[in-house]
Amino acid sequence: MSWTTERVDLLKKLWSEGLSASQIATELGGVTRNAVIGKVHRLGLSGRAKTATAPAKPRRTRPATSAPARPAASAAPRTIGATALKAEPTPVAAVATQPAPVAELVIPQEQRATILQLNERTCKWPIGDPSTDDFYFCGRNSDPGVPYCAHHCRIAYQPMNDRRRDKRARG
DNA sequence: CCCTGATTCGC
DNA sequence: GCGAATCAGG
Repeated sequence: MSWTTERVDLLKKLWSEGLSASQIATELGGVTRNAVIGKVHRLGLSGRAKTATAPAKPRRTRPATSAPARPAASAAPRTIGATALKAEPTPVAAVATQPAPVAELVIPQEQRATILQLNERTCKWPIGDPSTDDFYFCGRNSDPGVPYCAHHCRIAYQPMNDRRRDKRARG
């Protein structure tokens, strides 16, 4: 996959919107977060808002040539789809309930996380309206067997926790 | 462990 | 220019 002007534009947009490199990578598809970060630097648009980590301190030089950089296998594309499809038959449970109106990631039509890309340890939080094309899943990491990532677990179980607390408080 | 961005350097 | 490997940190 190459950096077409369209993809670069999208990269710039999402980066300026504050999405993380990995999020941008999954939305673009066909690239890793490293690729995204590398591109961001080459475009000279790193350091949005404030320097997330260190203000660029001189790092130790890498062992350089001694790094074998693994033969051909290292070049293998690592898309979330490829791995997910090989995984088990996707136990999806969360779709039936009314999806909460959560607007966070806006995944372009061509690279949404579909139901087929979910596995035992991906977040199955539905985003958007299932009856439209604007529908996809969070797809981030979750604990094995847990339907949602940490973030969406908090959202998913917040109402229930609140109710329990209320009940306890009342009587 | 999960994640984040930053950097180096072989390709 | 590209991006994997690595680093440094949360």
